[in-house]
Amino acid sequence: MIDLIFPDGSQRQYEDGATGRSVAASIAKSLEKRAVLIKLDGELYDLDRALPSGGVFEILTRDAPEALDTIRHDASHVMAEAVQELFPGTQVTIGPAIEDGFYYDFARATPFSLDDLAKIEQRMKEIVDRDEPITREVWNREEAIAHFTEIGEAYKAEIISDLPGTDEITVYRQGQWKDLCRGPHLPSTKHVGKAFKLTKLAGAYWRGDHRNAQLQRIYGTAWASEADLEAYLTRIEEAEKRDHRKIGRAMDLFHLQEEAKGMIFWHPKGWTLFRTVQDYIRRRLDAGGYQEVKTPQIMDRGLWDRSGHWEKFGANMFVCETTEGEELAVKPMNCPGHIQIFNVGQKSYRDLPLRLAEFGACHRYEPSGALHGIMRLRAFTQDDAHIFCREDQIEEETTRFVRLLNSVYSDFGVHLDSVKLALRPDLRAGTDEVWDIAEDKLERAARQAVNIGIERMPGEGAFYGPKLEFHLRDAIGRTWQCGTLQLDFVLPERLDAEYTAEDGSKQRPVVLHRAVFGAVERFLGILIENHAGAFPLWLAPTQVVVATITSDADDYALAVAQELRAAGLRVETDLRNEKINYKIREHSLAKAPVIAVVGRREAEEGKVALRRFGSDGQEILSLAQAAKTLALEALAPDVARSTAAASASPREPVGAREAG
RNA sequence: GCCGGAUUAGCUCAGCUGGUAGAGCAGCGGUUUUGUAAACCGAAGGUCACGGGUUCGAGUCCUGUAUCCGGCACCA
Repeated sequence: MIDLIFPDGSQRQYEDGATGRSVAASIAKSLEKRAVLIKLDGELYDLDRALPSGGVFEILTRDAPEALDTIRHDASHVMAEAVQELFPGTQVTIGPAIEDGFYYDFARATPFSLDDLAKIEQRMKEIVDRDEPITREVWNREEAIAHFTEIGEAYKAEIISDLPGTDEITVYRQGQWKDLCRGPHLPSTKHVGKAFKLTKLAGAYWRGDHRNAQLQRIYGTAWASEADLEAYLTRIEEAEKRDHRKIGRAMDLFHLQEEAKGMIFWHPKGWTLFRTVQDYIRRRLDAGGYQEVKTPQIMDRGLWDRSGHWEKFGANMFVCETTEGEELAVKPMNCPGHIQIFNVGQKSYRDLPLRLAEFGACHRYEPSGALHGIMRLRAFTQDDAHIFCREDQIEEETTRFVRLLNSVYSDFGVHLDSVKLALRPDLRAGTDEVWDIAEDKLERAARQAVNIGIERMPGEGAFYGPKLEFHLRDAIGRTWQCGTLQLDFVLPERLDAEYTAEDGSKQRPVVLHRAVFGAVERFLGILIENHAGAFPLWLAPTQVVVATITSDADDYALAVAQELRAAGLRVETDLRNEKINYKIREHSLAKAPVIAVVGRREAEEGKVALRRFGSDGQEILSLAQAAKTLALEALAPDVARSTAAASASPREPVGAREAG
């Protein structure tokens, strides 16, 4: 007998061999009809599978949130069945549920075309209508390998061979079709429903390795209801309007062109935004004990040889030869330059931690397919810094950095999507012993400072050390690594950095490579998408537009603009011979934070009528009052904090909270 | 780099099965002096990404190249 505890707390006993279906039937016939899965002690099981034990038990219907992943997983199987019916000879490989949908990777000599998707979708709907029962079978390993090999499913046979010997080999039958799969699945294909849509085609390498065969991946989205599907499609459509490439053009921030692939032409407004962000982080670094430096853009190959970059990274570097036969490389990163500065003169343990910062213009020859708007470029600016410290300072420096990063992100109104810890890669410098220490220190420090879970990523680290990655999300949900902190025991060794310890001995410092934005450009891309171009006042390239109602007010408008500029605001005037409605509409669409309307009345009374973005009211203020109010509102958050702290209680030290 | 798609006016897009290009907005010229999300009129604007081919004839079909977009790989 097994004991089941139901969601209402009640408990009942069932015979051994009871299934989710039989339990559901014992409660109500209608429940049995609607049941698609069961949850036992947090695990999902097929409805018709004998319950392995008692426990906390729940019957799931199709609309249960937990069922959604299974609907998506089943949709991928239905798609695979449809593909194999329509395109005989196509091999199946894997097809999981993913965020918002699913995919399946197929092996096939000729790639699919977009036209095929409609046919496949049609056939999927027929398979749903056929209501094919989905049943689970446990197979013998050797027989399974032999079977899949015989029917020409080499990939499936390979997957089975690689499964740990302790794993059961389960095959799910779906009508005439079958697939090796761990499950669980819905009882039959009708439960998948028709709220799905095939969305895109892509090549994908078998097991994610570019040395392997390229498979044909078909992506789809699937939902519990038609309404959810519609909502999703609308959401995506809306998100695409926030694309930084669209907004960048519409707001005249920047452009890219063929002659400089992966490099940005910043227009005046975009560059203003860039500078505002740069000025902000510069203040934070100054306050945080960093010293800014500037190192050469192009350096001799010899240095890159010694640093190891020529060997490990050479293929991605822009190089040039001089007429005198020197071989030079444009810097892909700033670290070797900073170590040169560290190496000049003698350093003492008293100098540590030494934090050298640089807005480093880096160039990397990225593969053409990797370029993406201003998120992935060949020329970009890192808000880079290298912290030279002792091993026993690593944890504190890491904690300080993460606090700074959290504070900066919150000032910009962006939210961390995830924090990852990239661990030792196969190709690496340094002994295992050194890596053990490095990984351990980083993880411990990060755990202290980060309030979300840290994802461990084996094999993803840099060749010289483990790496903490701070990821942010763009408009359509892709995540981008922005902030990073990387431990490096290797480069100081290779470039011979040392300091004199207390006992007079020469010691190697540890280097922490760190960046809050990662690349300023990428961070701006995220910022544009997160705000949909409607920047807060302190960031907006144009903060105030002074718009006239009639030409009578032109002179006054110019005076207003001048006064606001004198108060430190970025101001434009609109004296065009257009109706005020037209001007309001245009500047609202351009997301100007403040429109200052002036007509004859304002000119006579020395006032301005302020209209804020997102509101249709107006606020009539004297010009002096408006300048004062807006200037105060336009302060960067860090400046606003120190201003407030200075004028508040003297007991609270200035900037104490954000000094980290 | 790999797979799939796209590329037509400054921008957003139309152009059916081949018959030498069309709209809206913007820009320009004029009229209008306007009170909080689009005043009116007019003229202009294109080597249909680029190169080759098929055809009497190519924006449309074939082919090569480039860039961009969606993925994959890469991101030290």
